[in-house]
Amino acid sequence: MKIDRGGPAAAKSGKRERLVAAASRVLHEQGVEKTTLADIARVADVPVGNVYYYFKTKDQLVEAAIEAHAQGLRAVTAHLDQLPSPQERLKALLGGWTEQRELAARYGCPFGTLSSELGKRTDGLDHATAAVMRLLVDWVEQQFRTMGRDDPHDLAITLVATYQGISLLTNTFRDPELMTSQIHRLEEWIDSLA
Amino acid sequence: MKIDRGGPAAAKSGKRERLVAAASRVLHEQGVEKTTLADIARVADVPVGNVYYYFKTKDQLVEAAIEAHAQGLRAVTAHLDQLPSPQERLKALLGGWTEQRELAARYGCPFGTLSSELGKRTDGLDHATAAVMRLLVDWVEQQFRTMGRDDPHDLAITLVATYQGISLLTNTFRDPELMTSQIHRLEEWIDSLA
DNA sequence: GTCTATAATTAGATAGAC
DNA sequence: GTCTATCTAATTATAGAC
Repeated sequence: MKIDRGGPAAAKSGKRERLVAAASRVLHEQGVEKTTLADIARVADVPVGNVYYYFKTKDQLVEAAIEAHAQGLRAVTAHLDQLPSPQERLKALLGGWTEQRELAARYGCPFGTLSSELGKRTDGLDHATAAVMRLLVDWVEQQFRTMGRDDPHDLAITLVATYQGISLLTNTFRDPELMTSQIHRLEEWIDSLA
Repeated sequence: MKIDRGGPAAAKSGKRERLVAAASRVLHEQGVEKTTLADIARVADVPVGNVYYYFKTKDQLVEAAIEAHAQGLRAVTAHLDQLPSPQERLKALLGGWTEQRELAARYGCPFGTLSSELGKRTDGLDHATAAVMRLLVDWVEQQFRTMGRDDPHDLAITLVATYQGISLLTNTFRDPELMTSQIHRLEEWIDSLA
């Protein structure tokens, strides 16, 4: 059964999907405000003015990119849930972040920088990013709860905040090894909690 | 002796200073790309087109705001250096961040969000923010070195990254108490290192 | 030396052609 | 249903008035 994503007559051409994928990438590389619809349309190989056939406003395209992040996150956690122990699940999550360290060094965390920029707003997109961040924190919290900790929420905030902060410094100093060494500290911290 | 800040004939009117102060505030509240020169000029109470008398480009005004952050940071650390022990100095730094939690909840860390946005660039402003972040990391590192730790750099990165990450989550979730509770964890961590 | 009117560009958005 | 030519508004920047 085909999912209707609200776009006019969900075409087979896949242009809507290309636009969302392009938006996700370009918004990460350039930031929301710096990015123009022309930038996204070029990467998606869609005529500029044509974008408005699929999205009524630029913000709706940004919102679709945020929802794509949510979907990607759900896919990742569903995959990690196959692992036998919460410690292994958390470490696998950290391992994925370490693998992305070169991207983080160049452009920061794909979702964190988006959240940083949209966090200044009060127009709904700020809530949309918060909802995705909540997905991540809730999943991590569940792992700590399964480990028998009585302060799973605090621990989850600590883990996610640490990753976000490391991403910022890794990007600011253009040094991917900061991610490697600090994630390593997080791994040892997880072991110390077990 | 008067400091010449490079502006044309450093006027007594104080407009340049007002522009830099307004830029620092508005860039924090709105972000760099979203902010127009008109926004800054309005807050500084300076005619819009007049801005170009003091700064050749928008980027030069942003750079002046970054330098203002550097000056502010130097003033803060000089003040903290009056305290007798490195532990007290670090905790006083954390205390200052806790006091700013409402501002962080609304707009994020004044310098971190700037760094996040400029970190995507490669035009010099990215290096300017990195230099200011380096000032902070170096000062923190010196405190851990004075405490006799053999891994002062890693510890400094951990502390600054944790604060930056907490700031992001505090802003994303609009919850100042996240700052309070996580800074408390950092204080206990500092005690555990002594 | 100080400031303002205005140019040049580019953005997001739409009416309407195919 | 799909797409393009074009509009309006807003932005950075400058030429030149005071």
